[in-house]
Amino acid sequence: MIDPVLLRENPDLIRQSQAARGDSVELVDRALAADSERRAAIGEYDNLRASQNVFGKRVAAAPKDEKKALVAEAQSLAASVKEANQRVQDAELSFTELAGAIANPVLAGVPSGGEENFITLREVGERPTFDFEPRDHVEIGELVGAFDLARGAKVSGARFYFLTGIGARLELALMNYALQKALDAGFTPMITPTLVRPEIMRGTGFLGEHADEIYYLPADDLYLTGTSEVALAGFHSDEILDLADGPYRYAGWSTCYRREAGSGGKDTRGILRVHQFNKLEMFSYVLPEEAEAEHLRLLGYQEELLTSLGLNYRVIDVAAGDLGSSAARKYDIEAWVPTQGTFRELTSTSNCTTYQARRLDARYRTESGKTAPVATLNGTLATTRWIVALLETHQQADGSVRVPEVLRPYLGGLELIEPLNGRRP
RNA sequence: GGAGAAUUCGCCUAGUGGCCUAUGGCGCACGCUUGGAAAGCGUGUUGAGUGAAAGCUCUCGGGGGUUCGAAUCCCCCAUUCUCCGCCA
Repeated sequence: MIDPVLLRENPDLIRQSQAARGDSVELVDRALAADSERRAAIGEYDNLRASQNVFGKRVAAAPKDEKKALVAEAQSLAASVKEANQRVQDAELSFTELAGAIANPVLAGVPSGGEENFITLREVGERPTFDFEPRDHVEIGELVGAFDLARGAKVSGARFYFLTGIGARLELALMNYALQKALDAGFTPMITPTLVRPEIMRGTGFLGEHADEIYYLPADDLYLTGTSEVALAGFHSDEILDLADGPYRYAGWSTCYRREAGSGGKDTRGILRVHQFNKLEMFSYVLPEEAEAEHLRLLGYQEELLTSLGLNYRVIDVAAGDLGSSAARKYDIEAWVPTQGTFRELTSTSNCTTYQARRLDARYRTESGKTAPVATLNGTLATTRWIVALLETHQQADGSVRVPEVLRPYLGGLELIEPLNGRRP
């Protein structure tokens, strides 16, 4: 939810943001109109209700023989209070609908336009070169027995897979390595629920345009989360947080579920785009004025991890039209995938400013003693997909894969992942 | 799955249709007192909407209903606890 005061006082800022995103600008004017209707309705209701309260006291104090007449009079007042209340509710609803459809105003400097209009901030590391024809991650995975795609499809359908043997170990190593980094940086580790109530899913902003990306269990009225961001954002919903001792920083470990409804036919090979994967996600609750610094901090942790794993990547400032509705700015880190000759997203970090917190009602106390929404930020710290870049980047001519040094302690000192040559995984 | 009990301000608690515009205590904050502290005394202490402000309105787990009037009566839902059943 956008800040209604900002909407009232600086609608142009929101119009510009809507235009940069390619969203409706006219929506801003409809929301403004709904806001003034809403306030007028509240004023009327408050006045009527005040006279009803006064009247109630007269009835209570009146002698018995006058009571009957007064009650009769009060009945018509009660009816108009009820009507006015209905008008308030209708007006609130239409305002919430219109204002709720307006996305978070993008921050200054975010590039306008769609997916292809991103700005590359930097490229880090060397692109791997090979004196042999590199294999793609699926071939390597088969050679070393890291995953079983055919049986994944047999058991669960397209875009499902088993991580097997070294693949399972590699994922756990990656996740544990990232978790250690998170602990060193002062994050509180969390293992989060992956089924959440509708109001939490709605509060995080995932039930808007991308609702068809989400698995829903009608028998229980619960949603399967596509990231632990959802549960971590809900964690402090309806609370007043004490941020005096610094931000709340969580690292949430969870399985993630995505329907990939709009991506039919895209990335069908391998484990790049799947319905289920694991992810360690950073989530911060900070003071609004600290949000941009926190965003760079999260991005910094992501870069440290990818650099230490020896991956070549670029950092992009995602264009306005490609941001989710909650994000005011988003940086993606994309790793070079040699056999695709292109960069693929490995991490994403979003600054949701106060937009998400306002929906979820996560507040802090300002110096004046008032409450105000906090800012929330999130970012990937490790995920199954990284295996793709690791296998392809560190592969060797014989099909073996060098293990980055930082991961070795999490794999019992293993330095080289070798082809099975017919052995079982 | 079945039965019962509960949910009031940070915590505990009073409350059985109008004097609830919600009691009292603890804690917390500020002040008085003191050489300083403790104790004591006093004041304040849910959150939100609206308004330029004074103020007004809403808020007793959430939603709906009955009533001129609901913390209080009725219905639905959520959560917690206890017991029974089933299962790991």
